[in-house]
Amino acid sequence: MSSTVTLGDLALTLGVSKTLISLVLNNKGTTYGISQATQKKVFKLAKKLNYQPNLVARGLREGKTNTVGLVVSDIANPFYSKMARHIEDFLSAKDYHLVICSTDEEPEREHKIIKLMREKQFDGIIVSTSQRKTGDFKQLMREKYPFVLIDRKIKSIKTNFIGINNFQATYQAVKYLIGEGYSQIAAMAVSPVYVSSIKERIKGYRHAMADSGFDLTQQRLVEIPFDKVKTAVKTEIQKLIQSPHPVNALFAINNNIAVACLEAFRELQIALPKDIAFIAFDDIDAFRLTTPTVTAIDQPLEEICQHAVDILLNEIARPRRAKKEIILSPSLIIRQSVKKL
Amino acid sequence: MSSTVTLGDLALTLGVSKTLISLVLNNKGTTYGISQATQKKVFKLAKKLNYQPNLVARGLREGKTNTVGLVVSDIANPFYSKMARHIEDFLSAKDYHLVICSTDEEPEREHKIIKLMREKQFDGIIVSTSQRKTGDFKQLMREKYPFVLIDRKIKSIKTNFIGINNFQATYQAVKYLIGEGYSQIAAMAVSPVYVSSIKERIKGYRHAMADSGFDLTQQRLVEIPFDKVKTAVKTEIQKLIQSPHPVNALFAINNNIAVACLEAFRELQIALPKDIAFIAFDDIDAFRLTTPTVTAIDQPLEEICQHAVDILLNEIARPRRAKKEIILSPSLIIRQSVKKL
DNA sequence: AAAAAGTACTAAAACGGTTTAGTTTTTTTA
DNA sequence: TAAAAAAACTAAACCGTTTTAGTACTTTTT
Repeated sequence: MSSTVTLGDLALTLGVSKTLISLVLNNKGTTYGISQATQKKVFKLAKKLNYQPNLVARGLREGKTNTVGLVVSDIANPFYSKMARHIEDFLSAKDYHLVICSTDEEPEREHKIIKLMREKQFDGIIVSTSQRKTGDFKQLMREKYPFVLIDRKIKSIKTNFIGINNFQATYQAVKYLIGEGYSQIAAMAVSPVYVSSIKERIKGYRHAMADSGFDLTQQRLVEIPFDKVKTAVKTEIQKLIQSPHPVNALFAINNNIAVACLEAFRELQIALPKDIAFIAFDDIDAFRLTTPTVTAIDQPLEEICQHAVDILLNEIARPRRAKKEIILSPSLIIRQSVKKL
Repeated sequence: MSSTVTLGDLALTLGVSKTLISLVLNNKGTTYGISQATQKKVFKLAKKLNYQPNLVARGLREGKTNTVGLVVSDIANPFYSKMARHIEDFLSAKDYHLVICSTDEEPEREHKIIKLMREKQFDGIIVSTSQRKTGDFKQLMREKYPFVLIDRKIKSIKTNFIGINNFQATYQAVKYLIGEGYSQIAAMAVSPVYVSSIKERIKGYRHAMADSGFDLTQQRLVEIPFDKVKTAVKTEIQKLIQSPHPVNALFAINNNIAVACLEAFRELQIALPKDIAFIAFDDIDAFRLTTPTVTAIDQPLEEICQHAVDILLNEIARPRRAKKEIILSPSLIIRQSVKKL
């Protein structure tokens, strides 16, 4: 591809061995008894010819790429891009690189990405999985390949996992709505609903409702397909509003749905919190900028990422460690989108 | 690291050569006259042992990694994360991987990242540069290493570049403010102001003002340090409001600044567009959700990315092509944050 | 003066693929 | 029936590093 100078080139022009060059440039010259004079010559030539080591070759030799993969559904989602940024920072402090891939919630795509990362010899991966099948992860465990799940766990196998208590957070949020006097409360979920975080949030909604005496017929759970959030949200909101028992509170199960809801409210001229109370899961910048501001559940992103990176790098350093599961608590940030009835 | 099966292992158990295994698994078996029976055996064993090619080894041999780097100031900024997503999609359609790194606007960090990507033998890189020195790029050109600049160009060397006409877009936006009757118009820039996009936007502001008869003394350009946007924006807005000639219109030079402005407006109880008219450069979701909605300049992100990827992959395929410069036109999306005076 | 120790280096293997240039065996052709 | 062609495969080089196990020479020790 490009005019590249290798160890061999340096060795040749200097009339010494590749070994010597390698030793010197890796600062092992003195320990290996290379004379100062020779070392100087090597450094000088390397600089002059702008020698740049081929890290692919080194990676092959060392069986290490200093690269970690991050698999998420969509890096353009601020929830994930913020995480990515934290992870990148923690990794780069330890001289690791981050590769990010988006799956669009497609299990098959995720499978391919994980395979590719594996084949590219990434030292480990961090995954917010969209798969319900556990095959990939079982395989990785069999191979003792380091990985950490974040945000979404898979029951049935014990893996490293860092996430939050989705059930409790949702339960608390819905209870808050009820406490403020709301009774017609709908939740809007996003497919695939089989991912653990969504499932737990749905469960949190159902239990909070049931515990307050609202049976299944009084619960309204709407499911929005991931690939047509915007249009589906709008029509569903219309339905909820125009139903015989119009909804007066809405819980949005993630930031994606929430943004679509806010847009729909505006288009349909539904005023918050007068016409409808609103709570979102995941806190984003926009929620502090709207009028009214949006009450939301905020995840401790940085902490999640810190743990994920720590555990992953630890496992990379010495495999065969016990799997760790860390469940953190998000906080309900009360703003203005819910008023007392 | 993990239990890995190699070509050699397959060859050994089957009692054939590595060559044969390689040929078969790369679907060149038939062309190279390997019998169907043997091929079947190879595929079967590969599947059984879950053979996964070592892409690092392949990369070394082929001098190709099928990886492209993206260097931006902050992947958590929605402007860049959206771009990243587009680029990822275009690349993955051509079987390329994307590695994203954030520089926090630090030239030294960018320099290191570019060097690392080069050493990791990425096939090419896409950069929104924070550097004012041109050394890195001159070096890359000397090496005929494929790269494309996006968003921010560097004058003084002819490179591939995809971006927008920042001057014209800003000029138009400020003229729009003036046309609506505003005269006390401030612009809020972000450091480092030497990056081309910011510089051009500042120039656009200055020229629009000057062309309408507002001389330098009537122009108000505020510069916010990148690393303390939030606090600085607030104090600067206070100053602008409390000055002897209070500002009645504000132009935010990018989405970062704009979000901080909106937060500050809220905290300071400044009402849009009554107390101040507001326009932002870069359009983000939040601008459609605020009350009033925010008039903003929208860049054709997808198109920029499409061009960038096209040009980069073309150059990777056959180096030594003429450098291309593509300047696209953003559009001013008029919403509610500017009212006619 | 022979053995031991120290100094300054190097040859070659290894990492796991791909590719070039064969080789061997069988079948076809003249 | 010998030469040519086809079929089915392989040895070895190569990519650019790192590392192991040396070598050759000089100096010190006993």
